[in-house]
Amino acid sequence: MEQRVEARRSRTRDDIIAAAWRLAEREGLVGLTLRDLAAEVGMRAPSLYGYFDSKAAIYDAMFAAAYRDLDAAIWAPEAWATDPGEDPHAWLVAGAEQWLAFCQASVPRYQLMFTRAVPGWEPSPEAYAASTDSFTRMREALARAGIREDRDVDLWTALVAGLAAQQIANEPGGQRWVALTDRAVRMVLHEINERTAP
Amino acid sequence: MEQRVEARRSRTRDDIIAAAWRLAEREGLVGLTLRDLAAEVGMRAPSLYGYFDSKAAIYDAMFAAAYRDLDAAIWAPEAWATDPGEDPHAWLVAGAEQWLAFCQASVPRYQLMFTRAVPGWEPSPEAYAASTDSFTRMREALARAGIREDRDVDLWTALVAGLAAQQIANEPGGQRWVALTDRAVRMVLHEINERTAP
DNA sequence: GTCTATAGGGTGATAGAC
DNA sequence: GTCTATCACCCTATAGAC
Repeated sequence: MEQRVEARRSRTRDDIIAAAWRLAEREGLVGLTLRDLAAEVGMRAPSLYGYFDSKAAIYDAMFAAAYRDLDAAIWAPEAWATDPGEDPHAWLVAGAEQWLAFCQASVPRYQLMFTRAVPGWEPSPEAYAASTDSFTRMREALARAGIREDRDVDLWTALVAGLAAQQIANEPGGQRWVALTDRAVRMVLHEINERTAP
Repeated sequence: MEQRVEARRSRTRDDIIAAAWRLAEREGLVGLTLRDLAAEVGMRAPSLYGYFDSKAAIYDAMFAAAYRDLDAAIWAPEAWATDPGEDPHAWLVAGAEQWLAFCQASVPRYQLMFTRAVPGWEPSPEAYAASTDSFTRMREALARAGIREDRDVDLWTALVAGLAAQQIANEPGGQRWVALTDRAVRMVLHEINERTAP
């Protein structure tokens, strides 16, 4: 019996987080209010406290859900038919494009995951662990493509994060910076190989 | 007589904007409130409306002041003794480091200038013009160092913006990404020259 | 579990006296 | 020009009835 209750409760929590993301898409990440959120799921604001301790806990759950979505989008099996060691360039371009598309698909989500856009909130240690896990998986994949050293990884993340930041800040929804992905990958791989080889 | 009045008014406006930046540094960019701001300059909130039409107008003035400060910091004559065409690498490294130092010196300022961190606000056309002017000056300098084509400039801005974004988001105040500047410049110049030369 | 009512704050902006 | 007083909202969170 208790399992059924817990399962139902968990489903309601998921509904609330899904509704929170719908609202954030419409009203902006910081435009999210508990009244609006409750209305979106057919409740009144105080009822949300039966599912989450605070608004910060809701942002935490949104954050964790976003990283689960990222992992699902990035590691979709059909995208990774190729072997990273065989053609690192093609493999890295595909990965970067997938990551950039994920960022562009939702600006509020990008803001919550990768910038400090919510005043007074930062992920709790538990929520932060979800992002660390995701990053670890990415590092392993980069290593298979030849990007292994800390400094090389930092250079890679700076470049891809820069493409996303410029694209979103200056031409949201466009392709001006995203279109540079192929060239950026070639550039980074050349730099890393030149430094490693001789 | 009217000139004196206007000059005094202009000085008070400058005082208010300077106070706004002090407050933003302490309370965060979106933590800025008109009550606090008025108190910081020894007024009550309604008196601010004698100098600015709205809170958005205050953000506009802060934005424009920040770009004036950027220009002053970047084009300080002592930093540009060298000729950009003679040693583009050294010249670009110096410029990027100066820009990164400016970003790191104030996170709220970085947020206002380069991200969309203030919900519901974006620079007015007049304020935006200040950023366009600054960008034009930067483009001219980049051209002298060999970065001329739109796509080359975009690649450059993405890389430097990415270093700043990663540094500020993941290790504010540190040097982990900033330390990659020299390498990043070498990498970009190689890519651009290879594409232009053969 | 969900509700109403409300505590206890906050906000930008305006009216009108001095 | 600056003030007090206030409008007209907004918010998160809790108490306690049902």
